[in-house]
Amino acid sequence: MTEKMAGVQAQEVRPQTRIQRQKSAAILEAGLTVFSEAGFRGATLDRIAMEAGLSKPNLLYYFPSKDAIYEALLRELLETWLNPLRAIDPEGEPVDEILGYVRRKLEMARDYPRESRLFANEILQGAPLIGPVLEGELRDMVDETARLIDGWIAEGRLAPVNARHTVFSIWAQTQHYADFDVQVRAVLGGEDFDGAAAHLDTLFRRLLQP
Amino acid sequence: MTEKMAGVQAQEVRPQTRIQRQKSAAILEAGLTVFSEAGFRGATLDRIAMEAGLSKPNLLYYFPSKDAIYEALLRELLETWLNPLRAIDPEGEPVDEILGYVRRKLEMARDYPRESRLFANEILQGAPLIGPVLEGELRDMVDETARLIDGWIAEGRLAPVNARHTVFSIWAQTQHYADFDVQVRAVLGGEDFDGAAAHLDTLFRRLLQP
DNA sequence: TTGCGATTTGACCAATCGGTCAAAAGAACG
DNA sequence: CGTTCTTTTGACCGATTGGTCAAATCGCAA
Repeated sequence: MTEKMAGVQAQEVRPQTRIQRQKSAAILEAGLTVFSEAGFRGATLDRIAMEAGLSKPNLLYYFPSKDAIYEALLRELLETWLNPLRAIDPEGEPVDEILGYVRRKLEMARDYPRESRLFANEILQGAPLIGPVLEGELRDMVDETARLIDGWIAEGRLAPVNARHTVFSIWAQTQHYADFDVQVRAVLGGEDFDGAAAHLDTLFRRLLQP
Repeated sequence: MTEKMAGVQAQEVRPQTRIQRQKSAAILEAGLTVFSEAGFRGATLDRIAMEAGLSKPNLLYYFPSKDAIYEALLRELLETWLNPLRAIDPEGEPVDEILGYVRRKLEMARDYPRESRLFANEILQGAPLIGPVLEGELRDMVDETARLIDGWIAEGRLAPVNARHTVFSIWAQTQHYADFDVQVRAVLGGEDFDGAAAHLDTLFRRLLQP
């Protein structure tokens, strides 16, 4: 009766042992690496297990299935991924606020490329898992940001732009440096994020400065 | 001795029959759909065959392997994919030339989203196949374009920008509308490419107008 | 019609993959 | 030390997948 109590699934009943926390974290870390490199279909439990230093059955002791690992990763990712947008201060200086957002987004692409690629993979496959989140929470956040930007434009503190497409411009260009890293490096030959920061600063300043 | 002569592989010996041309084209068309939707690993020969209206062994009569289909698609894609960059006229009006390139690129993302996603998938996986092309032909083309842009800047006909990163900006934003289509639609709720064209025109005009 | 190469197919195979299970090996604690 | 729960593992399974092959069928020219 209690034999199914073990493992991570029982997190609400038993408060997780030290080993459970360590191994679960190692699996998620390995899963992030493998999923972001190979995509969901391309990733194998064997490789994730090896990367985490476990046997496959041992891995499945902590997560009930491959999908469960993927889901846990995406859920965790969405949390941190959408945060920078919330950090835009409606009371701040419009251009600075948006340029700050651009800079934070670019830093995330530089520091967390695996997360960016995991997200890109999920969207490319049609967002089978996080589709609802996009149409719900994400859409609401963009709507709110768009209202903020439109307000700033009405006050003459920003040049007139399409607010929603401006958000897309920020996402597209910052994530590009993580997702298309190979191409960027092939063309540039190594250094990339330094030049990118300056360039995006210029680009969005010229776009938004009233 | 001649039994291996049949099939598409013998294109240089025998000039391809009508049926070979038709079936090969159908397979590539189906392969483009499936590979762009599911990625290389996610695509199955069975699904490609079904989509092309063939049996799996029949499909393998025209292409020797899954990799061969994928390679043929990527090779064909690169041809048309890099063409718009060549169409920039060094004798034209700088801002118009670049805005024209942006418009063509966006039209390609709208009219050939499968190609865009196929390319995105390949790059995301680390460009295992077209890596050499990126470091060779693509890099050369970008170098040349950068020289052209830098020349225009020196003549005062363009505002000073980082030429290479400007090219990335164009790629990132135009392809974003194809690759992240699901996300764009989720946020916007349907219409997207019309607003995108106007927005990108504004963005790059403000960036480049001296 | 016949003959021959081109095309198609069903049956089959080996490898891989996600997942199961029972039993062994470790901790933790009295 | 022994007990009890947790953790780990090797062996195994069914499904899927890329690919093979021999035989059947088709299409076309002499």
